[in-house]
Amino acid sequence: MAAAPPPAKAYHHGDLRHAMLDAVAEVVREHGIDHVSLREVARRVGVSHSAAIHHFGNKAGLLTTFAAQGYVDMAESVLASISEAHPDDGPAMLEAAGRGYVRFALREPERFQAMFELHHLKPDDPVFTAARDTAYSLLSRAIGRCCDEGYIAPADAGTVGAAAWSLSHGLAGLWISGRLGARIGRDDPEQVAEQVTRLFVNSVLRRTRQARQVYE
Amino acid sequence: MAAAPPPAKAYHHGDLRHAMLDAVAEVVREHGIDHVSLREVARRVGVSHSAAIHHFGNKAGLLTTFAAQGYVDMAESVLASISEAHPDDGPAMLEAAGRGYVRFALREPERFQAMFELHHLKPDDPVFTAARDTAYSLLSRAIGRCCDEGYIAPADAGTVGAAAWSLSHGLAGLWISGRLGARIGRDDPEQVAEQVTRLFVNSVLRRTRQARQVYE
DNA sequence: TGTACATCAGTGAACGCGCGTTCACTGATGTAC
DNA sequence: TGTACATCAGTGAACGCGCGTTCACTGATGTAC
Repeated sequence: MAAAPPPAKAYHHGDLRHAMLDAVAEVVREHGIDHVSLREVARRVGVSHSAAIHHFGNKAGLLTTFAAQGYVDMAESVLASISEAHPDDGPAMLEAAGRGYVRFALREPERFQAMFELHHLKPDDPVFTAARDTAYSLLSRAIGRCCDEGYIAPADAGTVGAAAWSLSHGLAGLWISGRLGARIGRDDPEQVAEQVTRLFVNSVLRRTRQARQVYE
Repeated sequence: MAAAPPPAKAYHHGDLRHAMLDAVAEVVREHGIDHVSLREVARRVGVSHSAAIHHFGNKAGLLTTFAAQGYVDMAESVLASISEAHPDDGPAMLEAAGRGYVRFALREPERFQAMFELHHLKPDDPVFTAARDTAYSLLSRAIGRCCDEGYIAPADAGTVGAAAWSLSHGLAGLWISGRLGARIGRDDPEQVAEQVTRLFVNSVLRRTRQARQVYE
């Protein structure tokens, strides 16, 4: 049942659904989301375009499924990054989450962008929203732990969370669009991400802790 | 010569170029950049689509001009924001720049996104790159001043600059995509931007200054 | 003041293209008896 | 072990659409003399 090539020229492909999603990723990687079409995807898999409609209903269905898969993968990347770090330290978790987020975005830049372009998606698709929620919950958990450990005053949790997410999201987006690397003369995005993330976590969390100690 | 409606049904429009760029903005605002077409733009201005080609060469020319104008407007917004704040204080400049950046993005969200989608642009168009450079120079100047005033150790300038830009860019992008507001239960993006920006500037700059004082 | 001419602004028909969706269909598979 | 039948997977032709680009064109404007 793996996404292996089909057994010769069987009428039934075996796992056309997965094969098509892989083809979407391929098109997106090569030419951007705008060039994804039911016909192009079917062509790559070697199947009639009606087959794509049979599996996904219509184009929006195909893209929504693709985006949902992206969130699952993103959550995986973030989780892996957190696991590698010390998992019992709030700030370390937050830092690791940021690294995992950016790492995912850099690994599959076009997919990352596609996930945030709602034009062509069905935004209420339950699989899609569930995948999104899972990814977000990881950030929440890290922020929550920082609060528990006294690094963030509860009143600041929203602001810090928004800032942390924005920082990683913006870094990823800018790097992908080619803007940032050229400007700052760097070509090692992972390390830039690490430096930026550490700067943020060290500065913001430490300071907030000081503030909290002062106020209590 | 203003972008006013043409004098009745004259054969010569008067300022077709500007009228078309306005129409692009309109389409982008209503339906996203993907729906911009030479024909749709011409239709809105009430002119044949060949006229658009006459003025911009081809579709990429039209979109590139549109994006360049976006950078000019963005620089204006950032500059205005800086002027309102105390212009002689590095951290205040940086904070104001962030606010201006986000404010522009929120005022014209679709245009903002279009500016960072290179698919359909001519990336080496001189007007385009010049407009981009101007916008970027404002961030550089703010960072430079912070260095001069001792808020940022020169070695950290790159990291802090990348972080500041990422923060504003990410906040804008997330808010536009509708992700952030719903998550943190806010609907006042300007104030969120202000809080996030202030948190960043206060935390990062103050801390770096301390570090610098320790090391010197 | 008039005339000739170059230049600029905009027209409209034609082209070929790839697209999403629909529809009636056929081939393969599994299950009930 | 065989047969009937429902269901699932995929086909292929047809549709109407909007698109970007090309081309030869006409109408308006300005400038030189």
